[in-house]
Amino acid sequence: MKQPKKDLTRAKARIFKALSDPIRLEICEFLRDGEKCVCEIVPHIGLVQPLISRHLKILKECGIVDDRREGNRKLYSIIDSRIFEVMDAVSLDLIDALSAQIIERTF
Amino acid sequence: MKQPKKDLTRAKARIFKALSDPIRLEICEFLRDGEKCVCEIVPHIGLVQPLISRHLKILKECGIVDDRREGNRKLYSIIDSRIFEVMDAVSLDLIDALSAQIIERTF
DNA sequence: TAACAATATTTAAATATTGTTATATTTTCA
DNA sequence: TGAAAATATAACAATATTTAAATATTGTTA
Repeated sequence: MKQPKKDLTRAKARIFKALSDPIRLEICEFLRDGEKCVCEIVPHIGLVQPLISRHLKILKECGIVDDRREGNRKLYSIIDSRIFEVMDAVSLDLIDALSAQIIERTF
Repeated sequence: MKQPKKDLTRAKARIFKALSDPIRLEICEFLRDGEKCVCEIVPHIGLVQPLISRHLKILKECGIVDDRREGNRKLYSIIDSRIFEVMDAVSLDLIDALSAQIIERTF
C-alpha cells in the first residue's frame, strides 16, 4: 500500500479534529453556498475577527478551505465539497440516537 | 424547532471530537465486526490497558459505544452503525484531495 | 474469604486548544 | 506618501486533553 494504514488513520483523525469545533462547523456551513470574505464570516458568526481568522487558519491547514485575495479582502471557500458529506453523515437522527443512549444511561 | 441550531452544532462537534483521535478511530474500526472485550482490544491496539479504558470511556460518554458485562470481562460494541458512515465519509480519495492541497501550498 | 484476572479510576505532568487583547501586515486610495 | 480598511499574528491566561504510573474496583474460583 502507498500509505501505511496508521498514517491514514491519523489523517482521518486530523480531519475530524478540524470539524470538532462548533465555530469551525458553522464557518463551513456558511461556506456551503460559496465563497465568503472574512468580513462576511465575522458578523455571521458573531465573534471577534482574530478568533475567526484563527479558526480559518486551522481549516486551511487541514486542507478543508482555501483562500484567495480580492483587493482588500480575503475570500474563503470549501476546497472539496465532499466534506459536506462528512458533516451531513452526522444527521439529526444519528445525534438523537446517540444522545438517547447517553440520557438513558444517566438516569 | 425542538432544539436550537446551536445545540445541534455543538452535538455534532462533540461527535467529531470523539472521532478525532487515531486510537479511538482504531477502536471503532476494530468493533466493526462486532462486540469485543477489553482484553481483545488492548493487544489489538498495542497500548496499555488504562489508556484503552479511558478512550473507551470517552466513546461511551459520547454515545458511540456501549458495554455489557460478561462475567469477568466487559464487552464493548458500537451502538449505531451509522457512525461507520461518518467514518467512511472521510474516504481515501478525500484524504488524498485534502492532503494534496496542503502539500501544494507547502512547496 | 483469599488470591487472581479483568477492567476502571485517580493523579500528576506534559501538551494543546480556546478566547482575549494588542499589534502587525497587506492593500487601497486620496 | 500616508491614512484607512481588512485581515493576520503574537502573547497571554484559562481550560481541556493526553499519557503514564499507581491504585482501586469488580467478578471468579479455589
